[in-house]
Amino acid sequence: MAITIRDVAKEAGVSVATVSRVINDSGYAHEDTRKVVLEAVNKLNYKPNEVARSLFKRKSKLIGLILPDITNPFFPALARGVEDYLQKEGYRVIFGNSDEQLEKEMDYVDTFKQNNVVGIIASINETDSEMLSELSIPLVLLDRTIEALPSVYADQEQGGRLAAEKVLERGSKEITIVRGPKNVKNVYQRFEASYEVLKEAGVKVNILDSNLSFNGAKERAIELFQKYPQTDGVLACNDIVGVAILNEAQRIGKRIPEDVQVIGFDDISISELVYPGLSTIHQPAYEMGAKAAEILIKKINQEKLLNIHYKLAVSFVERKSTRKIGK
Amino acid sequence: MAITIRDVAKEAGVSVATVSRVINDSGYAHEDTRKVVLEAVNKLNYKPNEVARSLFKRKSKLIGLILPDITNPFFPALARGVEDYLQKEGYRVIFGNSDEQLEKEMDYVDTFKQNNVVGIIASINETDSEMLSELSIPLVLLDRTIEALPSVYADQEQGGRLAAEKVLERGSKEITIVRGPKNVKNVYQRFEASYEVLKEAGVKVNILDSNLSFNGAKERAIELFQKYPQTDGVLACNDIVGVAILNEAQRIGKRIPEDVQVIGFDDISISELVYPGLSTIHQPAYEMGAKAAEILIKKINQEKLLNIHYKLAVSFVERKSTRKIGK
DNA sequence: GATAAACATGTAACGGGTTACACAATGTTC
DNA sequence: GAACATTGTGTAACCCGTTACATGTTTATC
Repeated sequence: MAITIRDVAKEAGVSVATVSRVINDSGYAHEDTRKVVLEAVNKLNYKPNEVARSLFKRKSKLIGLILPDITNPFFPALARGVEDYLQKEGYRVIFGNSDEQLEKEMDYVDTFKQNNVVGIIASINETDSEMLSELSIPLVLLDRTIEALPSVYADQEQGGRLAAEKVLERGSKEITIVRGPKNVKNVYQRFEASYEVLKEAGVKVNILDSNLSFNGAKERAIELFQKYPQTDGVLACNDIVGVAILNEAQRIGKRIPEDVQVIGFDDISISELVYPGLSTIHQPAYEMGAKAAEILIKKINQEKLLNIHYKLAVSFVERKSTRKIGK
Repeated sequence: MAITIRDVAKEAGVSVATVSRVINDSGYAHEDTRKVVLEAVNKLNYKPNEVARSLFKRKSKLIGLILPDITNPFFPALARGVEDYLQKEGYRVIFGNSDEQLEKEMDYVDTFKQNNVVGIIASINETDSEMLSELSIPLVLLDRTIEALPSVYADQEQGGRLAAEKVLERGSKEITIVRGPKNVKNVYQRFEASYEVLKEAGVKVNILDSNLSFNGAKERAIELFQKYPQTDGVLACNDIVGVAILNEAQRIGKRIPEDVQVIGFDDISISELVYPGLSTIHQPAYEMGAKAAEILIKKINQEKLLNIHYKLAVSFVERKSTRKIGK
């Protein structure tokens, strides 16, 4: 059916070995022969079967990517960073959503391996990582980190601290932290860092638990102002719940930022567009994805890495949900 | 390195053919033999090499997915719908962003084929589809449609009409339509349908061009109210620009929905959470993705399809950016 | 108990590339 | 021009499954 290397060989009047050498630029090939072969390749529009290649070489041009949930706006940016970089390098990505579930993660890893992927990029939790440490193929952690594996992530502590410092500086006196799930370690770190700074400042702080998705964000926001009506500053575990809080606060007649300031986390694209613009902690998601892809490729190519862990800086993005400083 | 079928055969004391028959449940195998083989499989934790399978059978368990830009919040929902369905069916997805560029689309299609994918799901434009019609593997169009190929999409005309009717019903007199790029046909259809309804109603209508991404949405929103300050109703090409308009309107002191009503398109998750809640045309994105996956699998399994084209209904989601009817 | 049908299992070819190795032709060196 | 290195090309084995086919063993049938 499809054109094979044998068809090309016949067309060019040479052996398959010669064709292979020409298209891979390996070994010797006479200039004239090369030309004839290339012509045959073009004429037949020959594209080598990657599966056959992969079988023999025991490595493909495929890379596995596991993210918790592509539907959560933070992850597409990561994914795009990964994909753009890999695409440029000639790799393709097999993608799976894990919902933070160990079982799904492992299932993907298994099938990735069965498909001869040469590397894996994954956002998985610390507790789930044991079986991965002894994986036979390179893996880099994205948006998460553990000692044993290379990783690319953003500085959660700095982010948590930054958020706390900024509300404080801008005069909030009773601050509610909306804390993400404990099993998502990086999110929990944000909380801890914020909490510490706030406690140290001696300000009143409330804690509310929430998850990270759209689901239930609205309810959490409602609960927040019912439970802690005196709240004049909110540190949200991510921008989704930040936006939900912005909404609820305005709905019940609170002025933003005069009555209550809100700081999100992530800096997803929409945060700039909502009203009022959501001040937030920027995580360089696209760059993180691209960086993870870059170091994965380096590992695949056996290049020595200076660092195993890449902790990228976060920054405070000041928009309209926080007061101007000094006011 | 990895365990092969030969290792299992040796461990079980049978031939590779027998092992293959057992694990694939094809042909005969004695109950006792079956048990011994299965034990060996478990003991060695054998996972068949999908690449070798794929090479021989000329079909893999891989499916290609091409979307314009995963970073645009409408697409992750589609992707998730696709992925969830395929994952359940034992398929994995190779994913690529095309940015609506024919060249990238074709490049992905080529490499997908090189990897023996058994089917492709793609959001590609009409003009780009010619070479796809004569593809040797099943392809289903998602969020787009052309006569020649199976497709799953939402009723754009209905959506466009609905949006127009709803602003009209709610009393807007000068309506600005923010129109998406002409080359994205479905988005253009929304515009046309809205435009027709509005014209027929004899209301004043302005047209503003925009793209569909976060990029420049803010600037378009500013431009809108500068160019057409009398606007008291906006039909946005999607929710992103809808949200941007909400923001700008409030920023310059217009009341929503009293002074200006805004209707988006897509119903991305965040639209429920912004303030005020964005009224919009709901596209069943997740279901579209899942449906596309479903019919692709049917085509792969050579099942007869009753329909080639699946046009899913859209609906108006009333939130806070439009007036209560009768007011 | 002979004969056919059903069952059980192994051998080897195959899919489409890559590459070790053998062999031939050419080029280089003294 | 002999000896050796370099270049050019083909043959066949290999990657790891699947399956056609051959062969042998049971079971069923009359």
